Amino acid sequence: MHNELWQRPSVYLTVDLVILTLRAGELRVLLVERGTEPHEGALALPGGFLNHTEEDIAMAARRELREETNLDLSSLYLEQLGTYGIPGRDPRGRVVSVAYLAIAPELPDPTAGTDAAKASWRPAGAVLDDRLPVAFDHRDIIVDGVARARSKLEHTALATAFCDVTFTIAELQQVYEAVWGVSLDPRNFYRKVQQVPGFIVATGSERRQPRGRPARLFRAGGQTVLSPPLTRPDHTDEEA
Amino acid sequence: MHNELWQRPSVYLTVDLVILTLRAGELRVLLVERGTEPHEGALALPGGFLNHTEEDIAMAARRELREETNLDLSSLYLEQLGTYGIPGRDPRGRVVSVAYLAIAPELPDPTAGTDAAKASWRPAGAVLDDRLPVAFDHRDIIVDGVARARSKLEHTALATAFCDVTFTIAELQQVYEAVWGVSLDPRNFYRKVQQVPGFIVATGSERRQPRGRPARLFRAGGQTVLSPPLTRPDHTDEEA
DNA sequence: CGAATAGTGTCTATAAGACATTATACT
DNA sequence: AGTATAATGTCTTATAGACACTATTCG
Repeated sequence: MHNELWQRPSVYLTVDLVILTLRAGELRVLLVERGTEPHEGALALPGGFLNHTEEDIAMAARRELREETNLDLSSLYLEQLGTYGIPGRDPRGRVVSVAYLAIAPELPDPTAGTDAAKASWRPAGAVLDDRLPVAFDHRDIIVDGVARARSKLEHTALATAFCDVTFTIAELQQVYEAVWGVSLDPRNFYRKVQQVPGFIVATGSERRQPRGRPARLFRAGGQTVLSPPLTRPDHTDEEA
Repeated sequence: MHNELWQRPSVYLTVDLVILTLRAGELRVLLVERGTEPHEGALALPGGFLNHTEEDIAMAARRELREETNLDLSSLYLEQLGTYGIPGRDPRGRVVSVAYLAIAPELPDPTAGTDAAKASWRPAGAVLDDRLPVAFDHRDIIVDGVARARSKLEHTALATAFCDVTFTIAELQQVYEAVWGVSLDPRNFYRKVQQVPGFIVATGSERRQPRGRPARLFRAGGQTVLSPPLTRPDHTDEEA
């Protein structure tokens, strides 16, 4: 099989996951406390090496998602984010990591007493601000992941991936506000998201709140690209 | 160095380049005729293996760009596109390829008699339509590259990377028309691009054409993200 | 002058943003 | 009734798209 490749350089391949969710109205990222060197005890993205040479990369990402977290995979959004391979990023050798971005609805804390016991949801803002240090080049990866999510919120239906199967428009608005870090007018938001064809569809049922008028429930409309897009209030920052 | 990695699976890493340009008002991609097996004689993206285990991936992309083509690297746009690693994509073994997207202004044909003699600019549309077959999974990569370029034209200044240092607004419009595959109103386009702050700036000089009024020359304004974006006429197709 | 291309002006339909108002629940 | 939240309506201003017109070159 490897007949003609005998003198080519090879690298070790890992998969890292940037799993974003909303908790307490705040954007959070799943981090695990490392149990082995290097960076033992430090926080890092969940991930790991390919299981064997023939394992597919996307499959490995789904496997890690299952192993390192107790999340329900079925309805989880997953896309490739980028590949990080600067020499020296891992002291053990030439390790190249393919990062994936996953979006999860609000879920219970990772169950204690399992493989995922050392996993916890940390504020993404703290990592971006460098108040919460993370191992390897994982801050770079998280920066890219959050930027990707912010951008995709504008012209795709990614926001629905942060929500449960059914959700209210107010909940959807919280997603936009938390990820973009802005506050939006509820009336204009309500009108806007409804007039984007295929973005969300009403289920017909309602959700009763502790107080106030019950809210109509919606679910994702199946359309992935939004036109017109939801424009984000001026952002004199970051890339595309 | 590799002390703890001895039993991890490793993969061979290559870099592939999707180099796009405009020729004869048409979007084209640089393809090379393969000189060795597998797929000898077939068309494929320029690219190749890492030189040595410690070579940086982005550096390898630039090196391949230099080696396989005679392009002037200085003013060339380059970004990572994605990583393609499905087992079986390369019959020689587990080869994972990191694809890069490059955008070049209109240039002379790759010089005959050099390393790049077997390289030629092929219509991207023919590859997308499957009229022009390419080796490996390179069609998938080209599809993703063109989609990325189409999308980035909307909200970044990527279009200027298709142009020379100075260009006319009509030339810039040709970029949008060729990449998007639409035709645009010159008057509205002219007004629109000029009112996006930092997109293009007038140089003060003009270019005399064979006939007609001389056109003002512009250069890229340094702004990478466009707000407001240039909206593409309805596209009931592809992803984001 | 006429042809060709560049650049400007104007009008209209539509969308965005600010904000008032009505509706429906709970205590 | 009073309060809290959801949903709808209205107004103003900005933008998008269609298209008429003026400007500058060449032959």
